[in-house]
Amino acid sequence: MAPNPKNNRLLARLAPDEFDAVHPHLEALDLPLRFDMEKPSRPIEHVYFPETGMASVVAVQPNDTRIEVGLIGCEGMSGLAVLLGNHQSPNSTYIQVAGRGHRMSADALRSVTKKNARVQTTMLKYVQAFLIQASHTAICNARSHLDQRLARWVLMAHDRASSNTIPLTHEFLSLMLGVRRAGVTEALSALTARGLIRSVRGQITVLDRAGLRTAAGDAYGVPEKEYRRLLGGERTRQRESPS
Amino acid sequence: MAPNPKNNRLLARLAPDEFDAVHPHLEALDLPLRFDMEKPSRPIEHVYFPETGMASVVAVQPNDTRIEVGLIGCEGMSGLAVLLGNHQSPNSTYIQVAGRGHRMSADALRSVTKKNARVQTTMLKYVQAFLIQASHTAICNARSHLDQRLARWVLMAHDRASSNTIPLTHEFLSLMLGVRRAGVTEALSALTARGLIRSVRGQITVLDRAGLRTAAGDAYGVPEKEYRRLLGGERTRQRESPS
DNA sequence: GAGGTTCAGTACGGTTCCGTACGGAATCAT
DNA sequence: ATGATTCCGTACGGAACCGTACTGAACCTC
Repeated sequence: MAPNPKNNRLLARLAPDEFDAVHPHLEALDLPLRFDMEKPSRPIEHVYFPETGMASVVAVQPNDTRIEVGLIGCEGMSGLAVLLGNHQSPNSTYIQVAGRGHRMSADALRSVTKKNARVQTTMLKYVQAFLIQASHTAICNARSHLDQRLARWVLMAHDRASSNTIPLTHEFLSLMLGVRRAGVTEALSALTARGLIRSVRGQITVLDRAGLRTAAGDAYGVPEKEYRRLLGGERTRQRESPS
Repeated sequence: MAPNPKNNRLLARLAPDEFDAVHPHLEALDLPLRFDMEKPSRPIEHVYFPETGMASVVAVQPNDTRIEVGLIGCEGMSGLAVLLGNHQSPNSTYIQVAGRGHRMSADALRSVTKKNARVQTTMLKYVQAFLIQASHTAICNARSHLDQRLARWVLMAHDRASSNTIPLTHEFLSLMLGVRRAGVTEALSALTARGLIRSVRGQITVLDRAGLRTAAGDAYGVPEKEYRRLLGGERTRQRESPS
């Protein structure tokens, strides 16, 4: 499949004239693993619109403790701080699952949103969706058990993935969730035992999405519903069988 | 002290002409305990600018599990969803410490920000600050122990309080932090034993703020620093963002 | 295909916090 | 005052998860 900005759902949602205002500034590029979209408290040079793959937004404490607060894939964009009139953020944003996408310089985004309020409106709605995502990360971290949080994360990744199999190590997941690597292994084994996923070295395959939703319970769903309400009726992809 | 919108730091930060655009729409009012500023997934009728007291922004799961993701006092405002082009949010916002403030209808805010981009710019910076606050709530919930989280919360409340004594029950705190009420009692006792606070029925008094900061460790500080960077200091018009 | 490296499974004692619950103190309503 | 209510201190067994660490399996490099 050739690169196409409209594979990003946020860009696809722009009206034709809005898209035309944005399009000239877009540059297609690969998004390799661990690529830094934003470094904490450094000027943001570009904002990114993934087509495939996904990026984590990670909160960082001074002592270098880290945790994921949000996940960005083809449904969103990085660089929210730019939309909010700033040049940087204390959060870190980088690629967790390699893919492809488009980028745009922060300056270009500023000038486009300044001239075209509707572009800004659409993107600010995504900010709202992202804020809810972060809010529910907070509630899950406080109140959900590891297996629920893990099920939530797999579902969120699955929503943004192009296949049922997602390349991920337990180590990565443990950093995202802020738990022990060994804890992830145990929780994944439990999900595997229930037939919901298959897990081999460096890869997780979703076998039973409905079962995962049950496993996640109320940890999953609210941000996703809010995204649909704000940015369109596309249903979350559902695939019948594993690859 | 008479009601004065400029006791709200966000309003105080507006330039004279911006303030004049906002001022006619402001209505002074008391903010009693448990007053609902926003009900989850209901139209937002007003946005609120506290002068004293504070409000919690609370994420809610379908099963009614709740947790605080942000705290709003004289430094901020409620109704961020309106700024982001929406009419509602799945989060709940209500008064935790009674006080006073001003409000403005959501429609008036929409029309003012539409006409006056600089008002919007200032308020969007607060959105950024709030997003960082929510992000760090997420990281604390995952990685900090109860006493650190509690120390953080007391510091955040102290930042927004008009006195060293804050009216709060352990029950309220346990809901905010998503832990047992008894756990709050124990953690507060520990802070008391260290001489950092005094705690009597329904009230917490800060005795040693520096000690609290030490107790909170890296759980406290990043959002506050970001707020200062974005909106802090004196009301000198420093030019920021876009060209 | 030998050797190094990354990754996953497992184990075990230790800590934090939960669920629950009891009782007493402070406050409120009548 | 008196009783009802709210709030706080404390207790105890148990669950979830941590820190640490050892081992083998999968993969990569040359």
